[in-house]
Amino acid sequence: MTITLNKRTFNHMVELCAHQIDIVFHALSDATRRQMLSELTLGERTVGQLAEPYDMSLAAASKHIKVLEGAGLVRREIQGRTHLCRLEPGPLATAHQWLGFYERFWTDRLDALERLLKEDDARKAAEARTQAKPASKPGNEA
Amino acid sequence: MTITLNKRTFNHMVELCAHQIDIVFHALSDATRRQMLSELTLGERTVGQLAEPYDMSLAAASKHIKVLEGAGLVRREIQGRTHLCRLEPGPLATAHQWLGFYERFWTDRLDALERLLKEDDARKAAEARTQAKPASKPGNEA
DNA sequence: AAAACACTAAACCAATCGGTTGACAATCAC
DNA sequence: GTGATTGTCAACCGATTGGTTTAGTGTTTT
Repeated sequence: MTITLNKRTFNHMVELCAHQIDIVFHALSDATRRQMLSELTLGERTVGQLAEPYDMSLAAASKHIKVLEGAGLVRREIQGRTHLCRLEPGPLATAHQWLGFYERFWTDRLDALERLLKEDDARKAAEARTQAKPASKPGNEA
Repeated sequence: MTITLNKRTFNHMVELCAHQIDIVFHALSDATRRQMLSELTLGERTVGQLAEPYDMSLAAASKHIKVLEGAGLVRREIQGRTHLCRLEPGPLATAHQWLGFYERFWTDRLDALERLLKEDDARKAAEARTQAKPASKPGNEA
């Protein structure tokens, strides 16, 4: 079961040639572009609308959009003189899956943390008990 | 219990200012570095061990590792003259969560696809039926 | 003490990145 | 047609990236 999932993820890792994952992660590594994506979450936007919030030239914003398009994260539909952009979530799903491969590591880590905290609680409780009734049950210590 | 865990992760997302997400995604945007991470999945590795598979100078690989370290994805423990590296999955969890925000978009997309396929099947089944018994139920066509 | 080892630091290089400006192309509105 | 609007393209700029090489630091081995 989990083996199948891992294989699937592994295949994704291999099949989608690494270079395209490079491109997707690189597209996501810029805050402006991530904000644009989140704006596209709310619906289609023209290039001008996407560019408007930013203190940069339209040409610069247009380049950002082209990067997103190149990563397959955005599709553009030209309507007359305006270009309508929409979110294309496929590559995001791929990246999410890629990261999902590492999920067991952080969950393991959190599990370990939880275990430590529990042990710590138990130790402190035991300490409190020995403080209250000293030398009553000298078994589990150290 | 689980609420505590989520808050912790959520704090990560908020506390980690966008610039740090920039850094994490940038670190992930290079195939060499991603391979190094996957190698660290199998256990601790020295810098030399991590560098060995690649056709580049040790100094170049060392720089890659420093990028991973800067992103918080790797922690280094200096033992004598060797540096032991281990995977630090926290930032990966953050990135995974960040992408998870967009999950509904690709699942919606897949749902829509599934619906279309189902409709298509139904249409084809109907076609087959009208082929077998022509002019039997001339209701739902076009 | 000397030599080998594991690794970083620094200087350098070509390529890319994110931004600019100015010119251009296409469309809409009058 | 004229003029505004929407957007790209091309050239340029400084900063960063990924790589190199050479030198240097500290540790282990002998």
